Amino acid sequence: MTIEVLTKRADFLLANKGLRNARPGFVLLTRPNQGKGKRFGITVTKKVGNAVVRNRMKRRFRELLRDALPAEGLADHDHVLVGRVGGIARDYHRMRKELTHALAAASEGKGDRPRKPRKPRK
RNA sequence: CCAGGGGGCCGGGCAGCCGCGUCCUUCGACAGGCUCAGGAUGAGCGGGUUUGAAGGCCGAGGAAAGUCCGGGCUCCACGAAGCAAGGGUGGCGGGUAACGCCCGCCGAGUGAGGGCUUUCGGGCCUGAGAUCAGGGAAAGUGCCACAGAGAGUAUACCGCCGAUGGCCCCUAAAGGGCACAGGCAAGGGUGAAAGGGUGCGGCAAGAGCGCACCGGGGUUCUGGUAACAGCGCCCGCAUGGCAAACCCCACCCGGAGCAAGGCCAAAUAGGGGUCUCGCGCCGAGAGGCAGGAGUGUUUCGCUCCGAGAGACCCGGGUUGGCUGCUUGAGCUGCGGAGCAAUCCGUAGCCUAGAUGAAUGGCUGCCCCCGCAGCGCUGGUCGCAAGAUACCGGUUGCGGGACAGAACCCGGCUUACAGGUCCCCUGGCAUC
RNA sequence: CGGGGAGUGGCGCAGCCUGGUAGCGCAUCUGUUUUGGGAACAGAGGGUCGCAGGUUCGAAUCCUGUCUCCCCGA
Repeated sequence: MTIEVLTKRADFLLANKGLRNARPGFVLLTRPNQGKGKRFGITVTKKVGNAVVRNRMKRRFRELLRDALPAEGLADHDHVLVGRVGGIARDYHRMRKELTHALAAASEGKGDRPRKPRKPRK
């Protein structure tokens, strides 16, 4: 079974309305997607660092998801990892365990307080 | 060997497990297509925005960065040249596809260091290197605040003089005084800058007024492709600074950018407008007539057809794919020309093409650096306890920069741990 | 890829084109007034002009490089 990659901006915006599980290195967003299979996406903003730092973080996240999703991922859900500054130098194996716990929490329906929709500033 | 300065090159290596991307090979699956045969359907050809497996090759940088210049390439516009506007560049020569880049030379100020001298404040000479937006200021316009008498047609506040003329004193004459006329620009003072500098002469006092040297301007000749340099001669020489103020001179520049541009698929309207060309006949056109087809109640009537194509614009739809896309002012070696930048010849090589964007994740060993009441140990020092600036081994922990191709090149600029090589100047030691 | 704009006291802005004195409003502090506060009035303090070079006698201003932020077009 193949795992698809999210490419549309709209998918990311929808995932933002799902469950949030924050860890020191990342934020995991999960949301059911009406039977489209396991999908994942990665968001690393410019605030995290320059291009080298951002690319390296995305590669490490891909490696994490490649290892974790087949066994621990939620079926028919979109998974989005959002990079945080703490994830730059964090140990890989430690983040791997944190991802396991975050996925377990998400499968039980637990999550952090959902973020308020951002108001358009005048 | 050390110190200072300048420049070039490299910018971690090896291995294991798991993984990513392009391309190639092999074996498969599958949609649509064509041909043949045909009852369902089958066989063959050929093939891909589909897809699986195995194997193989290759896979970020010196700045890939900033996007500051110059090109290639593509489309658009346009007779050429020139002019105008706007922008850019600016010593000379060379290199280059081109440049605001590079090399060499010239000039300017600067100047590590060295030598000589000294009244120890300094003075003189030499001078590697780096730096320079380095055309024009007697083409013109403008500006130079404050201070100052005067700031660009120079000026006269303090000051100096007052020879000559004037007035006064004393007079035989000589002389003395005043600072009125007038002369001067040396000194003081202001300033960033005061209309060449130093010295001697000269003078009433002064002044390029005269002379010597330095500086400056002009010019003959010589050397050099040239910028320019040198020698001689002439001019006593008012004619600052700013052009990164306007400007003048010389030279250069059409515009947009790979989301350029081309092709395919899908999708909606089977849209509207303008213009051009065309149409069997008429008409600017709408349309009418001829003609054709169908039909019926058949000398006639009804319906339909009876010319479209191209360009641009508006509206609507699409946010998919292929191509451009990596062989190029290419890289490496050798030989040659040149002081050099660079060029020429020759042999070999093919060396990233992603697109929510590949080139990674984890680990071990080696290398370099730092830290460990000297951690342990051998030197070293100390009688010893011990000490540890220095040298060697070893253990543990930590660290190894700046930074990610996006059409492609040539530069510039900026960031950068560490390593390595070369050149220049000087010092010390040895031969 | 292309284009435009901004950076000046704590905050919001002038000054820049045409170079010599950095100014305005709000805020802060002090005083007067008031029983006290507010308001009003009078006065005071506070600025590396984003950073680094250069041109100039002199730079917030001119030139070059650089950093950060914002906006627009394809």
